[in-house]
Amino acid sequence: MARDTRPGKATIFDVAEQAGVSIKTVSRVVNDEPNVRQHTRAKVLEVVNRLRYRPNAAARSLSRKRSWVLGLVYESPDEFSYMKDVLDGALSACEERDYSLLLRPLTLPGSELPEQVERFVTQAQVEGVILPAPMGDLSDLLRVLRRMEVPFAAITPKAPVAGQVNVLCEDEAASFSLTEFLIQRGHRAIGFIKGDPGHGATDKRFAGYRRALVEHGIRYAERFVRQGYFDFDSGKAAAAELLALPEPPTAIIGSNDDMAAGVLLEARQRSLAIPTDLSVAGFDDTPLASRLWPPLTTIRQPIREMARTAALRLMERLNGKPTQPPASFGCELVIRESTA
Amino acid sequence: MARDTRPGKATIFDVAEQAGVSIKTVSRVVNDEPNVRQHTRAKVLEVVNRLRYRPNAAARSLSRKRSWVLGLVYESPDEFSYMKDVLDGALSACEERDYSLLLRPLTLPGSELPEQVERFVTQAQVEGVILPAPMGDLSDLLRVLRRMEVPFAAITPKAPVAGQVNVLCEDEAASFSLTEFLIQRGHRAIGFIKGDPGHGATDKRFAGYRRALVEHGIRYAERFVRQGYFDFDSGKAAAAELLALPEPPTAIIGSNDDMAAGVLLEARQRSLAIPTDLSVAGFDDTPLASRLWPPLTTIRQPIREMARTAALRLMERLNGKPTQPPASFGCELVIRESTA
DNA sequence: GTGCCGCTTGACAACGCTGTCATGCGGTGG
DNA sequence: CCACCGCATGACAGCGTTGTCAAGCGGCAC
Repeated sequence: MARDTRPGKATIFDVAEQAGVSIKTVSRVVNDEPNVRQHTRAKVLEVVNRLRYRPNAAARSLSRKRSWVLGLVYESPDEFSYMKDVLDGALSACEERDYSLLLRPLTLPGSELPEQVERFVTQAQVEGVILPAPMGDLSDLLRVLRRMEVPFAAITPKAPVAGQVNVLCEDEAASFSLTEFLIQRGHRAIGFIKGDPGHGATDKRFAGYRRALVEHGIRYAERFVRQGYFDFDSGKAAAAELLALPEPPTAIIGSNDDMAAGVLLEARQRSLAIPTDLSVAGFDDTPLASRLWPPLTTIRQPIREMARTAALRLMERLNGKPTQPPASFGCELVIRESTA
Repeated sequence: MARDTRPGKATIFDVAEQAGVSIKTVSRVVNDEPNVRQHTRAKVLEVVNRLRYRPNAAARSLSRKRSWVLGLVYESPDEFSYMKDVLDGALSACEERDYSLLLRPLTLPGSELPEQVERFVTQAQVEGVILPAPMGDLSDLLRVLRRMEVPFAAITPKAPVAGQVNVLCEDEAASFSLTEFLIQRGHRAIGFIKGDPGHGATDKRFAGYRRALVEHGIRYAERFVRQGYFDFDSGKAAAAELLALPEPPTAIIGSNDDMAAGVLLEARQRSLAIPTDLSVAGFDDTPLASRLWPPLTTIRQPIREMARTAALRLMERLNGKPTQPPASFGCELVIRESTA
C-alpha cells in the first residue's frame, strides 16, 4: 500500500505540502468553505490544478457519511422510450449536481421485490430513490423504503405519496383534450384502450376520455373500452375486439403509443385505411409515433423534465429542504396524420 | 458523529463484539477468506444476519483502493433500442458480480469529449469503461483512457483495440446472408443505405452486401448505394433518392431498423406497396421492426449477450486476468413480411 | 523434551477525507 | 495596557474497512 504517485492520483496531503498549508485548509478550499484568505485560496487552487487533484470519493463518503448516489428503480419494458427520457432527465440532474445515478431494473410482479430493493439500497449506499411509474404505486416497495428511511421521488403515482417528492402531469386534462379533438373532428364512436391497471396514468387517462364524452353529450359505452397493458400485443388484441364489434368505433385511442401501434397493425391486417376508415391516437409521443404509417396523433409529455425535477427535488430533500407540494407538468396535443 | 444505531447500519465492530471475536475475523468471514475455523465462521455469520450487517462500501473502497464501479459511455440516440440492450446486458453482469454501473451519455461530435470522460472517470473513480459503438472508434477517447490507465471494453469497434477487451459480431456474414436471401428471392437491383461512417458495423455490413452481389454474379452499382447515419430521417432521405432513380431498386436494405423504417415511410408516401413493389430489410431486430407495417425482415444480433460479455471480461481484466482474444457472436436472419 | 510448522486469531496502522476544537493574530473598546 | 472578539489556520481524531505482522496453540519429527 505504498503511496500511489501516478499523475491525477494526488491526495490532499500532496496538495497541502506543495501549497505550504495544512490538509484542512486544502479541504476548505476544495469545498468552498468560508474563512480562507484570498491569497491562500489562490495558492491552493493553483496546486490543485497543477497536480490535477480530485478528492477521493470513497474517503469523502466515509467521512461525511453520505454517498451522493441516487437510485433509479424501474420496470424494463420492451418499448423503452419512456424510460429513456426518464433516464436522460435523471442523469442530467445528477451530472449537474455531482451526484451519481445507479440503475436497478426490476421485473413485475415480484414477490422478492422488497429484498431486491433493500439489497440495492444498502449495497450501494443509495441515499434516495427515483420511482418512475408504476413503481410509485407498489406499496411493498414504498414500505421498504420508508422502513430504511430512504427518501424517494415518485413520478406520476396514482396519488401523491405523503411526505415524499411527487411529480405529476396533467394526464386527465391531456386525455380530455385528445378525446375532445376527435369529437370535434366528428367522431362519436370512440374506442379506448386502457393501460396497465397498476399505473397511475391509466385511471387518469380513462377519466379524461369519459369526461370529454360526457361534456359533449355523448353517451359513454362500455363496449368501446378494453383493458390493455401498455404493450404492443395487448393493444393489437384490444383493437381486434373493438373492430369486430357489430358497429365498430370510428376512432380508437390507445393509452400509449405502443398500444396505438398495435391498433394500427390490426387495422392494416383488416385492410382498414387509416385515417379514412379509422382514426388512431396514442400517448407519449415516442419516436415510434413518428415512424409509423401514418404518423400518430399523440400526447407529448415532458418526461425528461419531469424526471429532472424529480431528481433535483430529491436532492434538495436530501440536503435538508422541507417537502414541497407535488410538481405538475402540462402536456401537449401533437396532431399528425393518423386522425381525420 | 455519534454512532448510528439504526437497524441495518451495524458496523464491523458491532458484529465483532456480539460474536466475541476481533473485527479482523469478521472481515475474514465476510470476505470468504480462508483460515477461519468452521465454528467461528458460523457464529459470525449468525450475528451478521441478525444485525443485518452490510459492509460499508465507501470504507471498503477506501481501504482496498478499488471502487467496483464500471462506466458506460454512450451516444444517446433517439431510437434507444440498441442502447437498451447494451444497458440490460451490462447491468445483469454488474449485478451478478456486485459491481456498480455508472452511465455517461455523450453528444457527438464532441471536442470536449476527452475532458468529459476524464471528469467522469476520476469523479466516480470508475475502474473500467464499456464502450458500445461507435465509442470504440474515437481515438481521442481511447487516448484519454489509456493515459489514465483505465481498461475498457469495446463493443463492435472497427478493428479490435490492442490490449483491451473486444466484443465483435459477424456483421459481414450477417449482411451477406441477408443480401443473399434477397437475391434468392429474385432481386437483382438491391439498394443499400450505409450507416454512420463512424461505426464499425457500417463498413462490415456494406462489405457483406457487396460480397453477396459479387458471389452471385451481380454487378455492384454505386448508384444503388447511399450514405445514411443510422437514423430515421437519413434513411427516409436516402430512400427518396433511390426511389427517384430512372430504374429504382426492387429491394432496399437499411443498415439498421430505424433507417429501414424511414424507407418504409418514404415508400408509403410514394404509394408503393410493400413488399409487392419494394422489399425492405433492416438490421438489429429492434421492437420497432415488429411494430411497423409490414413487419421488417431484419438481422437479430445478441446485443444483450455481447454487452454482458464485455462487462464480464472487463471485470476479469480488472481482477488481473490477462487479455483474451476478441469474443465474437453470430447473428440470425429474421424473415418477416417486408420482403418478397 | 525441543524445535519447527501451519493454522487461527488479534492488535494496529493505513486508506483519504472532514469535523471539532485549539491556537495565533490583529483590531477594538474600555 | 488589558480583555475580548472574530478571522484564519492547523493538529488530531474519527469515519469503517482491509493489509501486515506477530502471537498463541497444537501436532509432529527428531
